[in-house]
Amino acid sequence: MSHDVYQELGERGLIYQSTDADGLRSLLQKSPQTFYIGFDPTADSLHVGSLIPIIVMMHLQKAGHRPIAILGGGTAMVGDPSGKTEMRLMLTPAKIVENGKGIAAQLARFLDFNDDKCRLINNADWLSELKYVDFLRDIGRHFSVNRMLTAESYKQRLETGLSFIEFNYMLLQAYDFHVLCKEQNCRIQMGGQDQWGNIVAGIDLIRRTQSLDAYGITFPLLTTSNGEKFGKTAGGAVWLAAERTSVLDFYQFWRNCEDSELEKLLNFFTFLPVSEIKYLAQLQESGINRAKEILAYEVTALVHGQEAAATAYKTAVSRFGSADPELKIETSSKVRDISLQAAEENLPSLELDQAELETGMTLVDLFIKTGLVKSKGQTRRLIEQGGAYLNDVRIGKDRPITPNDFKENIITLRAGKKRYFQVRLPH
RNA sequence: GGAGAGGUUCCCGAGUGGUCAAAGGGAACAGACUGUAAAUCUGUCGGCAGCGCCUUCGGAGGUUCAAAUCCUCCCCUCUCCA
Repeated sequence: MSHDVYQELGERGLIYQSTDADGLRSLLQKSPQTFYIGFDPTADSLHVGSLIPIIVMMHLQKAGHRPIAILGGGTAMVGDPSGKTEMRLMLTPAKIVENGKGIAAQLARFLDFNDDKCRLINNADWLSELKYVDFLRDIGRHFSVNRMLTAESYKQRLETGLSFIEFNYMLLQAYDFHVLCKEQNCRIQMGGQDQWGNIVAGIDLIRRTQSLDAYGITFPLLTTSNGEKFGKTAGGAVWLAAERTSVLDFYQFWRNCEDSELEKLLNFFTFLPVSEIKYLAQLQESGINRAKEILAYEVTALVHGQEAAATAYKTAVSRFGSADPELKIETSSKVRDISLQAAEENLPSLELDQAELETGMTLVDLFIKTGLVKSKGQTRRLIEQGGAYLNDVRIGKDRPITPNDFKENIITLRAGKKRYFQVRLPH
């Protein structure tokens, strides 16, 4: 294996911690390895927070390794206390299965599942059949409570309270690793920074039960510059499913990233060469905005496909202008090939039927219908504060919608500077 | 099981009979400034046909002209003891 993936992941800043770095590196160089990452089936779609694990899987799969995605169907019923200050809600088994399906479909867009090159496994397969006494005897005896209590994830929770069910989470995750090692010859586990304790516990367990060396890598935690959770915007989390977060909103999320985050985000979320990213990240003024366009295009293309990304890009450029109209900035990104000549608009939209219009719908009603705002009060506030626009004209006060408001059967609504929505009439 | 503390609007957190839709901070939203950034400043921030009504302070009852605030029961969390 010629390509040194470990090195590349490191250069991109994707490795926060790793066990036996040298050993792991040479292992990945020597032969194809099977590795796994767990995904929580807490929602039926993944959001941008899960993108890092996915991208790491992609990097490794490209390098010839075999990813296993573990759906935490069994562990989701227990609840991982890591990184949380409160006990989380438990999900019903049915809901977990349903969520798992949605996640599986999404993963298939990023990873090649053909010829067993990647697998998706639900840990409920083995966890739900565990016998308590057997488990305690075979697995539980390898864990020292004293040691567990020193784990950061538990330490925190000891302040506020930790239930026994959550306390067991570490054992279950360690057991996952143990099973995968045994049955799939999987020697490497990866996960978020907060998973370190759980991963290390698995490595220890494997050493004790199978006398094998296993390895772990954690990814850095993504936060905004003020330390908040990454991937939240006005509408809540930024999802990978287009039904939950429109492609344009998704694009805009990246386009509006903070300057200070740009280099990190390019490294994490795009496959552009590290050297190119260095160049892009040091650009100033409009250059930095071009770099953000590239970031937004690349990530959107990765998640929603090139065509949808190109459309989002064109829509954004037609609304806000291009940061580099003359294409002075060099990039290997395909965004360079997109012609802006035929810039078309493709805003999130919905169709309104004639009958509805005739019921005497007002602007406020329409804004709510688009989901741009949540309540009438909020809409009124928006209007009062001058943030509401109809066909790019600021609205002074609420009034009924008339057929004249439609231009070629289309009304363009806008909330604030950046959030657009189109309402169409059927023809 | 015993003793104590506590559960407040998205989060943290004040409020202990009317002046409470509920201080303050954070987040969020809008505006100004900018580069569709950050920082800063200003405004908003339960719902509604807008100074009036409705819903909200763990849950259910009760006292009172009036309750987040008092009483009863219940649920949950934490701390200490057993």
